[in-house]
Amino acid sequence: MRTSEKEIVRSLPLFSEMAEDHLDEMLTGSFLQRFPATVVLFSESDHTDFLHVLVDGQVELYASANNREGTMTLIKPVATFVLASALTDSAYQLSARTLESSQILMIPAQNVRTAMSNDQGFAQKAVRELALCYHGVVRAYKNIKLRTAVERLANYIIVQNRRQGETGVIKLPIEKRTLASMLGMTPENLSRAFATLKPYGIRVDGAEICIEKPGDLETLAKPSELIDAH
Amino acid sequence: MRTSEKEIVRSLPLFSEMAEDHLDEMLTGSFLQRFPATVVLFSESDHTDFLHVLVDGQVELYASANNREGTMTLIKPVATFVLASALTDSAYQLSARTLESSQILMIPAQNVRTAMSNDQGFAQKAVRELALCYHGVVRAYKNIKLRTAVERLANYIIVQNRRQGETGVIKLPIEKRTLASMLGMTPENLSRAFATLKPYGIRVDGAEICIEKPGDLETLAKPSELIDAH
DNA sequence: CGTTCAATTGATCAGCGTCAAACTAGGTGG
DNA sequence: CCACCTAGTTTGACGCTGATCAATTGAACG
Repeated sequence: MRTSEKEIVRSLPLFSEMAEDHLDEMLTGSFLQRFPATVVLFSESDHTDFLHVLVDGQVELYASANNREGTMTLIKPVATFVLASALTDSAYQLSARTLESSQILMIPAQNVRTAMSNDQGFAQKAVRELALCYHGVVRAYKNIKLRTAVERLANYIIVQNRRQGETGVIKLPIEKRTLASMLGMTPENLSRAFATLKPYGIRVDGAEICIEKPGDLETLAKPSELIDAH
Repeated sequence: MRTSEKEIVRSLPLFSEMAEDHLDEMLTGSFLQRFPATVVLFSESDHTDFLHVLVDGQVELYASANNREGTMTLIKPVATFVLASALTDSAYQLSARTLESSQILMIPAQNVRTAMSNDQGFAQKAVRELALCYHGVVRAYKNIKLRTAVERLANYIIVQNRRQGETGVIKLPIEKRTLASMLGMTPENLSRAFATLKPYGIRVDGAEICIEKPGDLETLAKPSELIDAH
């Protein structure tokens, strides 16, 4: 465990209030590892051995059942994932794979649970983190239950535009087939959804999306503070 | 705040480790109230003023967007709800209404947050509670994203059968239209889903469901430890 | 015994998935 | 530098799932 790795962890709100010695203790046995793209990190039914911290790259959390598969969420650096599973000492519940070459800090789940029961500041932050994660899934659940595929895409575009500086031109940060899976549709249907949005001023050129009539797009999308990420 | 109410709260794992004086403090300003059926307790965009404890009756958490509405989960006594919202001092995120006459203990959210920062035992239990809630929504999200309507119904029947003593006959604990909404379909489609399950040994008589070929049902449902509640 | 609302049934339609084929872009080797 | 390969994307045709609309049946309650 080198200093730089400790600094990465310390920069996260989740660990910001943890006592120095508890942090050191938790990080013993942790290791920073680089994975190539498309590597499966763990499967949903595996027992949770590590809390993961994505330091660099991109990770997809997905789930499988029957013969179907769906993206549940995407992790961008720097962020932790599978905290809830690490704390409850259960299965991961979701599978994970790298979408690109990624650097991941792996912290033994047992260490995290020990820190949790010993460190008051950490427990407080964990409560906050878990509450936010919970609301995140609730939003995703509402999104898929209350909106059509085209509406989900329209709202995705609006959120990306806000995140990328409200310029009216966005660059998709992921492949379209991954986006399709995250929005709960097939790649073919995503193509058609983009076509459906053409009359609403959406122009597509590869990974670049141009929003020519923001007002019309919003009218269709009906964005909601209680569904879409801020 | 009478003793009986305190005993109810104390019986919940979430509050089991809280120090006596912190518990008393938290319960000042709390009140037990009875609501008739079909009453809206709060709306998703409302600011969270109270942590709710359902003591008796049944409550539906639902969400609305555009002109659609969907049941997100059902609360059965004795259980808390909207803990995450109370702790983050944000909007409820979900709306709530009583499905039947219900008794609810309402604890000021500010008191809960105070207790959280003062009481180590409570913080530990809150972490656990939130992690379990999180996995609960993840399951629901996987359920709707990876299964068809008929599969969701089949798995619902299997879970209910297990909960009601594996007798092969279950009694639906809610109206069919509520069940339909929870399973993410229309009441009409639920009727047809039951009809689809007839060849798999499902007989319906009002709220009573008979499972005549458990094996066939399971083959269709493909139940998963990682989606269906235990 | 009539009112009311849930549940069912039928007909139709929209949304989305599946399958197949064509097209495109990025990378590789000749 | 170009031909070629591969994988992602797009387009078209078709079919299934589930929603909508309308009408009927059934059950609970005053």
